[in-house]
Amino acid sequence: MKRKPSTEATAAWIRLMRIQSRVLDAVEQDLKKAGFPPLAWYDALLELSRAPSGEMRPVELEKQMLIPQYSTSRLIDRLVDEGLAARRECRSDKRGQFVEITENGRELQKKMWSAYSAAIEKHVGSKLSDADAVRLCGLLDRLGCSCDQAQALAAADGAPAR
Amino acid sequence: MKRKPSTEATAAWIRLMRIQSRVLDAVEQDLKKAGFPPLAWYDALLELSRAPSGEMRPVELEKQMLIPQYSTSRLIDRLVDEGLAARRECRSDKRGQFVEITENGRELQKKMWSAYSAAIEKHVGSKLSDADAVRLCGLLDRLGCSCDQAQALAAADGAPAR
DNA sequence: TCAAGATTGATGCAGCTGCATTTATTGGGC
DNA sequence: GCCCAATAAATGCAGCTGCATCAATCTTGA
Repeated sequence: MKRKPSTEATAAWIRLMRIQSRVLDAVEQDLKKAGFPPLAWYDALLELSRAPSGEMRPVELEKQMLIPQYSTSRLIDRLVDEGLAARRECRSDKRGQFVEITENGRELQKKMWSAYSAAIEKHVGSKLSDADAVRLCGLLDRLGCSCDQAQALAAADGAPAR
Repeated sequence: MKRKPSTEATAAWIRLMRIQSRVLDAVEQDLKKAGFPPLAWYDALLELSRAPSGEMRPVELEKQMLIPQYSTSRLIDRLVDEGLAARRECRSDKRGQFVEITENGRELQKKMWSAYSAAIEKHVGSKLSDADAVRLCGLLDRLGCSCDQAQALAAADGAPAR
């Protein structure tokens, strides 16, 4: 009936789950200890800061970040509440709106990157040679098939786009 | 001041986050579609079913599953509510208690394993050769350093213990 | 023996997630 | 022009998480 996974596959699954959560936890903790908001905020601020004039439609943000619509909506709420972004109406489509990053938002993004990049180095970079990191990427990619432009994103300063 | 991670390390970080969440999502969705409760329930039931007489202290469960105390406490609540486990008092230590898996709990665990293992095979096993799975494990292990007995657990039928 | 500290487990509160639904607007076909 | 499906965004509700705290019990050491 049901095909069973090999013990190797099962072990890989377990590790993927465990290690990811440990590493994510470690990074989030570092950011939190430094007094920063959650990673999701960073990702959103980064996307916004990269957009042509620092603004984009919620729908786009949603696609970039790969999170559901309602999640985007509320994330924007929080950013706006904290003065990191602002909503602007969209004249061409009255259903829609634009979200624009504020100066505070840009500053926070930069500050967070400094802590964030340090955390990535500490919890990932320092434990893996570049060659091994590439190998790991290759293996992981086969599971998700296409992590799109992750490499390209990583190249730009200010990087993930988790 | 801050050391920056290589682009390779950053790419690995991004993939680790993205792929894990995709794969986890896919597996959880499969289980949900089959009408099963969340994976955490399975993990708890598996631990309980493996315990000597099908019972253990919440503290132990907590250590095995690597989740916080309050999380364990509430997970047990839910299992008890659904008749999958029962609380029993601990005579030797009146602060504590024992949690015992019920017959229903054992049954559910077995049924879930059939769907769960199929999902692992579908989303992990089928995409990676055993040799590659081993390589992936090796690389991941370097990040978390010691996923303890994952291999051993995977060997036993009924496996993860995410 | 008994007070101080450690351990076991529960719980109130806030925040985040997912799901389903709602509201407003747009665009296409007839 | 008008109706209907599709799209953009918000929101009410339930469940889960983390944090902090609480209550009960146990242990230890003076």
